Amino acid sequence: MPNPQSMSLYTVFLRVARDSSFTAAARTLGYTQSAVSRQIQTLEDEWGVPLFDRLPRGVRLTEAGRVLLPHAEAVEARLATARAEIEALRTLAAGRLRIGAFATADAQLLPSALAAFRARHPGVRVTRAEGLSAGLLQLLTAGELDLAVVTAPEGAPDGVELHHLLDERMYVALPRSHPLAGRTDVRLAELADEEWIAGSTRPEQTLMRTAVADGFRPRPGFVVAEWIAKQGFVAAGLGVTLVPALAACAARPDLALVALHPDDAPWRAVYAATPRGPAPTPAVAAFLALLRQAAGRLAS
Amino acid sequence: MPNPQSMSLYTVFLRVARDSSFTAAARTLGYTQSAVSRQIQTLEDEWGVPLFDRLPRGVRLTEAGRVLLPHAEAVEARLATARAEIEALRTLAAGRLRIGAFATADAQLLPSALAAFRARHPGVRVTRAEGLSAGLLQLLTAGELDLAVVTAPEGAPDGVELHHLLDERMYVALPRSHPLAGRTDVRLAELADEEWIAGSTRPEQTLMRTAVADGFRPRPGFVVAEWIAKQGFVAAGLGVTLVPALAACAARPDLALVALHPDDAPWRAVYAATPRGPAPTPAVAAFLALLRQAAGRLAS
DNA sequence: GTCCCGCCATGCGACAAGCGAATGTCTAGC
DNA sequence: GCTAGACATTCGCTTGTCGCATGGCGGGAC
Repeated sequence: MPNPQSMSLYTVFLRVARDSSFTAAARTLGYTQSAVSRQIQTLEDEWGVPLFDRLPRGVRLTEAGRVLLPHAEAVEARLATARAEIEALRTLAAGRLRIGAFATADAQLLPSALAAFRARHPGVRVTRAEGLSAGLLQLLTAGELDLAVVTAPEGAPDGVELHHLLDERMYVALPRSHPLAGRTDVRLAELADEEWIAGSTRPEQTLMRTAVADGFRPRPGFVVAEWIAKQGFVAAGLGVTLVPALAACAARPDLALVALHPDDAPWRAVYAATPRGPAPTPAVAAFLALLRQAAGRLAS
Repeated sequence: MPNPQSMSLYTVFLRVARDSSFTAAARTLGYTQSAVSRQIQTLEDEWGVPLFDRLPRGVRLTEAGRVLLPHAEAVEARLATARAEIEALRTLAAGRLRIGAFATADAQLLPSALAAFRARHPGVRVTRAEGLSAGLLQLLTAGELDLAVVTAPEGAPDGVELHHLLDERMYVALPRSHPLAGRTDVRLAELADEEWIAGSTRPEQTLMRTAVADGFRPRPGFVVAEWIAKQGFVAAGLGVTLVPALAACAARPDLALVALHPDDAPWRAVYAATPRGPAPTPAVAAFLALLRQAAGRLAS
């Protein structure tokens, strides 16, 4: 049963040209002879010239038909190519996937999923973007990303679909020598005297957001954006800082990570965001599944 | 008003892709928005994937759509090329014309028409075949000729259409010194004592055919096929021969041509033969018209 | 916050196109 | 002359396509 898409007038034309017969072409195409006769007639009406000479035994291309023939073949070939390429897209043998993630998701969650994805679908070109959640969502709605890993997007979840990946708890990074370094968890109040190393001068844009909203006023210390620098400052005893669970595995060994009590900084939700639409791309669906898997492994 | 032929699904697809809008595409194509919407849906069903993302302000190509786009453009371009070539065929800016003619038609009738044809339609490639009427008709029915100039085809006018061009009378070629050289016409009986130079040993295949059928028995002389040789023999006084009117203009000046009485050799009909079919090629039609013109000039 | 507007999807009825089955027409070959 | 094969045509039905109308959805203006 041939693909209905390929049953265009030109397919019929080519079949007839090759068979030099309406009847034979009809048989191989699964049509009746009358259908083929009229399809060719339709084609001839469209082109304004007869394409076949009707002979007592079959048909023969006219000169116009002979001129049309290579073009029809080219059209068929081109459509076949397109069909193969789109099929490749569907089966993830080719294509494009543009993902974005906030920084700490790049520590383990995203690379893990990405490695699995590239291993299974080496034909898909993957491009990456880094950024804060708000910016990534903007790129997503602008159609410049296919999927973004974001955190608690209170801002504007308009036109995007959120898929919950995991909830991560917060840790405090301390020097190994700190008195609290051996604790299983800690309250913010116990750290009121520490200098806090923040990623930004505005606490609303840092991990301290929820704590600040609850009334906690950290002693401001250095402002350090880079993760490696932050760790260095803490290790040197210049202050303490918050570390999300996703980044915990990337902490240098001379730091102690102590879990923060959930009442002080509740677990942070991490989502994969996709454009709102009836059908996510196969590539997006596959990557999302792998993200879920990776998130499951991290949560356990 | 666009050519209906070009209004395929792919044309609509391309227009929508360029306009990024169903509504705008519908306006320029002369459709309603709903028609475009469903045409795209049909295309998406055929390809099995969505081709456009529906946005609040228009649409945007999906990845599959972006893959399809260049192929659709190529298909359109190819069909446009085909359209141009077939149009060239119709307007005789290009094409092919295969003609054939019996020998004496090549003396003036056919070259005259051919010269006019090539002057008017230099883009048409013309090929020529020589032969006897019967063979030419065979080539014609075999589809290897488009037009043949033939004489009284009693044989088998099957599958060919005959267009009467002219009726030519017969002449007798005599040496200038011959007693009958000054006459305006002559009867065969007056030439009973002459040696007859024939083109073949079989009188049925020569110009003497009708005379032989009427009971005339010429004194057999040399058998000479080539026209230039025949003339030489007659000029040397070795005999007389029949000359059709079409070849009269090509007779060497030292010969005398005397018209044969119509009762002895009735005027010979010359036809243009074309394959029986509802529509002769434009090239054939044009050449036939020029043949008629040339025949008219010769008859007068 | 509410309204309005632009854009796409869809239900509906009318019309045309496309199909299969049967029949007609033409030709070649015996 | 008759038969067989091939294309054209007619008929009735199914299917598709269009325009018109309506509905849903989101963004921008007031």
